Amino acid sequence: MKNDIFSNLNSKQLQAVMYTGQNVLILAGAGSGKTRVIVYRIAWLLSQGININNILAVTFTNKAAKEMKDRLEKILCIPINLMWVGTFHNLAHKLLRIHWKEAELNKNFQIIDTNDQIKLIKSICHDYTIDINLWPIQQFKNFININKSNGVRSNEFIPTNYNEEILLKIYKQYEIVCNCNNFVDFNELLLRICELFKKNLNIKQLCREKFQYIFVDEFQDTNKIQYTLIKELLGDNSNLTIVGDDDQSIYGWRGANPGNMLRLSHDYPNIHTIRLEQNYRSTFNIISAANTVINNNTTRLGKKLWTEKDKGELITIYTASSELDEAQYIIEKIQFWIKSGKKLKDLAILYRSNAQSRIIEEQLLRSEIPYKIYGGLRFFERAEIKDVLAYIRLIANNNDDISFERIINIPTRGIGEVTLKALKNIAKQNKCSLWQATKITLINQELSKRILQILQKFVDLINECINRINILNLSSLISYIIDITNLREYYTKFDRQSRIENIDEIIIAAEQYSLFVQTSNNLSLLQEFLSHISLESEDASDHCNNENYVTLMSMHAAKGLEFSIVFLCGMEEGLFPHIKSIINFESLEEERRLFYVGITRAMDKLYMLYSKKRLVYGHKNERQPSRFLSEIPLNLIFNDNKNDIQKLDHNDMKLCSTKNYHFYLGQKVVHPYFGEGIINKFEGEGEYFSVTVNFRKFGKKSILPKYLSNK
DNA sequence: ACCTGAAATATTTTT
DNA sequence: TATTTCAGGT
Repeated sequence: MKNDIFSNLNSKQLQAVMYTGQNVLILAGAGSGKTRVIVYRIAWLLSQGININNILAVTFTNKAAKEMKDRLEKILCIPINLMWVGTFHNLAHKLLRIHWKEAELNKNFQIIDTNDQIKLIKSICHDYTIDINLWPIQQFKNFININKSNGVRSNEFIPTNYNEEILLKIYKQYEIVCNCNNFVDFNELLLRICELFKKNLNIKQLCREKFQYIFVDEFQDTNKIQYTLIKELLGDNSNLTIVGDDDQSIYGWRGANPGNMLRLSHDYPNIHTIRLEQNYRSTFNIISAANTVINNNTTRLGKKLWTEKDKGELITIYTASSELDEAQYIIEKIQFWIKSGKKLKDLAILYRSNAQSRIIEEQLLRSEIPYKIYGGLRFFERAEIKDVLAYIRLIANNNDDISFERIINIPTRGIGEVTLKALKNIAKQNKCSLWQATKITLINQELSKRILQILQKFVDLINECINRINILNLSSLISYIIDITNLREYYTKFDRQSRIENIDEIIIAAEQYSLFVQTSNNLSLLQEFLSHISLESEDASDHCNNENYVTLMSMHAAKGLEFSIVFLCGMEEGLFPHIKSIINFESLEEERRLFYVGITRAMDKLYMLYSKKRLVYGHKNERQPSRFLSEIPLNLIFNDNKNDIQKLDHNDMKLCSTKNYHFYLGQKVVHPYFGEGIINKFEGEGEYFSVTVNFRKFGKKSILPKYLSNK
């Protein structure tokens, strides 16, 4: 570490970095060097002789954690993989893996994701004959999650009406089922560890001694249980550094409470507050827009960004005629900026909801602009991936009923509803898992010969896999499972090539994972791999082998990042602010904060787009511009109307028809082997006629039209 | 038990 | 529109 690394900090930042008191709260506006302060403060502590093992840094997203690690590594020039940097869930998980016994968990507990959770609740509702039409599953899920994130167990909740009685009944049963099956959901990770700290003072003391210096980034996003967790970790001699920005609190819907920042000053009166208000990221115009907009919120701690930068460009607002026009305008501008010397990496396209990415993606593909989409349909949430994982989970933990149910008939082996019901009954009678129920059935010979044979084969298959856990390495084991189960053939039936590719990607993911992680034995590696997948759903759908690409992501996902040029699209009433957030004032203010986050991602140039018409559930809708747009002062805006009138859908799409085929440029087509793609070019004539297609997974290929079908 | 096509349904953000 | 569930036929 160089001695002069601190010389490029401003006085406020320096104050925060070198603060010597016990606790410090850094109120840091967007672009004021938040992460930078954390990273430098850690570096400074190390330079003061603090041991790296005594530092804990908590973030909210995996991306933020990775970013912090990278930056630390860069300025410290030492490997920091031993340091505790990670998300809250990550921290809780690591601790629970160490102290599983004391936390009253089974050694190989499984983390379940939201989809599993919903499935579980669904099956419980089914058992209690609850009418799903009257009681949407979502309601139960929210009830359970909100309570857990408030630290409230089912036996602590006191219902005040019939509605709550029903909700509670399911919550209670959900807890029982999770315990029986060895399941731990996301909130459970945090709740468990808090409870562990409360009842086991030894472990708490151990952790307090280890984590003497605690950093929490994005503190405005903490919920009650996370707040409690931090509080539990703080001993008399602990040092706490909190960084946050109440104006960027955008996770209220999952229980985040920006009030925690105020509460902190109340709970720790000696905490010193430092405000970072100088923005280094954006031009004056962008900062002005952001300040004016956020000023319309009533609940704020109060903070005003300023910058020394020039006015810069005006904010361009473009009124599109359709979502296609919107996408094409973006393409046009991207091409313009590339010609003017910008890199694709300087550009980001941000939206309110992930569904908006589809049409933009198609146009990017068509224009051969490399891009990377973050979020959305996560790799490990895809059905075929979950099928494979279910096999792995069942092998690691025979009593995993969710996985059992998922794959007992995948590939179809003749086990239907009736047999499954019979197995469930036996499991109920014997208070055991479906796997054990199957074995009991086989001993008692209770079902028809044919079914028994199928079940025997299934049990043998799983046992074969179990036997190989210690013989094969992780990726070979997974590959073995895929082979022995015939999953590849099964998915071929759905003529979706992408599914098979995805399956093969798990093998690669496992291979890479085992390179990085060392464990005592194969089973624990397997379990760690499964946990890793649940907690860090990295996007493997990387359509781009290029280092340089345009970034597409939701505004939520973009928090903490910055780009030279930013496109905010779909700035329409109902979409942003989202229709579900308009109803009440708190959620509307949260939408405005999200809008503020979106604006402040841009360093140099900001585009905002909305469309006068948009396809909503298959119907063309007239749209109104977002109310937030009108909150931006007019003198900061340039209205780009040049294409407004003459531009029509498909305006520049050349058609190409022969007597057998009918294609247009930009058309979405499917190839039996290469999967989905976009028509890029036509070549030749008559029998030599061919079509160049840019495939999502395989890039550009020249294809005979007879192999292409419409999506 | 499985397949098929029709009908219903749901559309936010993430660990 | 895209996905999931449902009902009825094989």
